[in-house]
Amino acid sequence: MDEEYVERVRELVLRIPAGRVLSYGRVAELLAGGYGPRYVGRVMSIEGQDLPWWRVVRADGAMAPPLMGEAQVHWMEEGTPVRDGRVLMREALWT
DNA sequence: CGTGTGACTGGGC
DNA sequence: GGCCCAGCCACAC
Repeated sequence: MDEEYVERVRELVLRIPAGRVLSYGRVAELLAGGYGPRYVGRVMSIEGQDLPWWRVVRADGAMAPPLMGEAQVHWMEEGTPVRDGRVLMREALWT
């Protein structure tokens, strides 16, 4: 793992306000570290346990299947706009 | 070295 | 809107 990149991912994720989200692809863009969405996903799965990982979702507003249950709870708690189990990206995407 | 595998995406239908 | 698919690329075997 590129530990320096991991740290940058962590810092950015911690800046996402409650109730808002960023897509894996957007995180990759903002960090411009030469890695793509899949790598961001890998980082989140390995080093994102102690982060508000539910604020980083797929471009279509959903999450990988195993995480949907937990994510739903957090989205509800934070008042994240959700419909049919998916975050409404038009409204929740953090600029 | 060759292959398979994703916390992914955008494009085509 | 949904489904499929190729492209993606670091990683583990």
